[in-house]
Amino acid sequence: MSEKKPTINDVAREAGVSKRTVSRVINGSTNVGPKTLELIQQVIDRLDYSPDKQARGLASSRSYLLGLIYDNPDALYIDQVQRGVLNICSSKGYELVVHPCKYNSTDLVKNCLSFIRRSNIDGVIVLPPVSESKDLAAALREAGHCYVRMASVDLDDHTNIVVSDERAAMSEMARYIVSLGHKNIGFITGPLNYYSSIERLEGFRNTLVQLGIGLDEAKVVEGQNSYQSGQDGAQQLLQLADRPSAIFANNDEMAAGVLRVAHQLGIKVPEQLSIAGFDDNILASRIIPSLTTIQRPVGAMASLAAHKIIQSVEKNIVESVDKEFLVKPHLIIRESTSAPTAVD
Amino acid sequence: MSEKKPTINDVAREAGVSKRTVSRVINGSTNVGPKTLELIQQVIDRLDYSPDKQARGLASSRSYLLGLIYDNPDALYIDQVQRGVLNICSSKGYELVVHPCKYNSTDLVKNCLSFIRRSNIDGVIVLPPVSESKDLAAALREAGHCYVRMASVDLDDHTNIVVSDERAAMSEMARYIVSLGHKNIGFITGPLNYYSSIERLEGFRNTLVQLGIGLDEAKVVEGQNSYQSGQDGAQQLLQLADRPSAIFANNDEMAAGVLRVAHQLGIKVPEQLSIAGFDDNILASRIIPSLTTIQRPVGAMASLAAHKIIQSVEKNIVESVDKEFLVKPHLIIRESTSAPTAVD
DNA sequence: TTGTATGCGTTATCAC
DNA sequence: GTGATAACGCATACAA
Repeated sequence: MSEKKPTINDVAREAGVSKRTVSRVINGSTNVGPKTLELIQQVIDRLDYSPDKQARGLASSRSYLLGLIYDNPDALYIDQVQRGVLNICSSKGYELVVHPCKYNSTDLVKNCLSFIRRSNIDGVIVLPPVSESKDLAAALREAGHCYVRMASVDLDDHTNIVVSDERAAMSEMARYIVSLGHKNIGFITGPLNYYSSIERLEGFRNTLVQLGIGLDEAKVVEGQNSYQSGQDGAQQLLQLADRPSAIFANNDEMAAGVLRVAHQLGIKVPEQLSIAGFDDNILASRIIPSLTTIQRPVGAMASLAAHKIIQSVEKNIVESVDKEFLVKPHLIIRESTSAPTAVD
Repeated sequence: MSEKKPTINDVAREAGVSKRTVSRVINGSTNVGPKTLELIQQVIDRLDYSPDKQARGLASSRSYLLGLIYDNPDALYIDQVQRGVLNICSSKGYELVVHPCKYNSTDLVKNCLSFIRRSNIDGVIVLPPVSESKDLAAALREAGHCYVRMASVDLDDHTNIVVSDERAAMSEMARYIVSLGHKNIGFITGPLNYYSSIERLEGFRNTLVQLGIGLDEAKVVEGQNSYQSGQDGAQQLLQLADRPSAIFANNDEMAAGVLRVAHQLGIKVPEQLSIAGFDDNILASRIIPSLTTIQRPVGAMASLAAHKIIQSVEKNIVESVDKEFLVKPHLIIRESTSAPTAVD
């Protein structure tokens, strides 16, 4: 049968002290006599006592619950984030409560606020693209809630954000593609109301310009980060009279769409067309040819976010962590890119 | 500034009743006068009041927290489950706390029990392969915790389990492959200490036997559900003198590995080799050729599990839900399978 | 139908 | 250093 778990009162009684004193040792107060401390510690161990989070929360208005807010179709990304966060927070006594939501919903803010309030969530980590919402961030701040955003642009106090430098990564991508010899390049963007889409496009375009090549605006088409829209974009680009010899797609999902269309059109990849994506999704290494892409250190970013949110909740800022906020994704070269074949 | 949120006392005062009465309407008691009910309901709406879960839990020894326990590499599966569960549980006032763990760890049971106790989790949903652990299930039962297992075998009281009939699904797969004309078939299993692996193999083999074809044991190799082991299995099978004209792999990840090897060996798929997988992973529809596979109604299973766990927690069994426990996956035919080409 | 009183397991405010 | 005792917000015997 399930023994009912010991309470602070049990510990106090066994140790022959008041529960206030037990509370002190639990919370690491210094004002406890050394022998009292040891005695109580022993009893705690013997009884396998651990404080009840709910009662604790009721009294201190904390829940030891962290929330994860997102609306992201990429399951792999979510999973990596969850594990990265848990790596840190579970060892600090926090649990992770997940909260998928609809970024484009009109009651996004209300929905998230309600989520936090209902369960007294101590702090939330917000993932892109939800993290790009000014409204949500403002509401969170306004309501006095702790939060950390994961994003691709530096749009908040560094205490509250972890950003991946996707602009720099895309610059690297541009250099790489140019180094292969490509001059005629197509680009399928993400939704242009996402900062991340803009960042990636800008990083790529600016570098192309610097390299004296430039990006033909007729070969920039807007996608929706979906497989289908990747195919649509590819259809457009590959029907062009002077079709590109390389296409970058804003994520791997769309890049897979491009690959599919190339295959349908009998265009060989990478011989006749180089393709690159972004995310290093599970797809990237599995499809044939495997996909050149950009990998973000998602787990590390998530862990950093967890550190920050816990600091924020506990108002115990460690400068080194507080200052750190930028991580750099890197290029992964696989089979889908190569030098263009000379045509006529 | 953050208004402090209204309590039951605020509502009671505003409505001019005792908090006991407010409590009644919150909990849907019938013993409340109609006008009192409406009045209180109005005040609740006006104040945007919602009961504090922690306090509520402290008083009723419930947390309104559901746990999700798993150790599954398939992020897509996890994501689908999470959304399926949340679909149900969030509308019933529960939140979902995630708990990835190590199935093969020696302290799996202790770890999970500790997780539940720490946060007073009301009930847990356990995913395969962790759900196959007899020890964990026993410990959960022993400790008096509510749980629901998602599995591929009917190994618990129907109140506590949702099973996908993978045996039947694999029978369907076998019929399909045979209907294409294949007689020489290879099979890469999952880890054979998993029930699910056994079920799939048995379902397939039994049907082949029924159809008078049988499965050559020399062409059954054990994989680990990983991409690499799929490649290893394919290497073995495809080097055989009479190499199979069709290979089934226990999951899509391994099937992708098979496809990769076939590609390396210059074996055309599906012309010279048919390949099928299991899961309908995101991979399945993206790779070229797209993969014939089995799709489990994961979201529906998860929702059912959520219903069951909530019933279990609230001790409010609805017969129709209690009896329902079996769901049937179905075959999805794509490009990777076809009739074998006649050889010499 | 409605209200009173008590307890849930902590933390925190005081005194001693 | 230590200990009564009052919150915290709600549920629930028990009355009325």
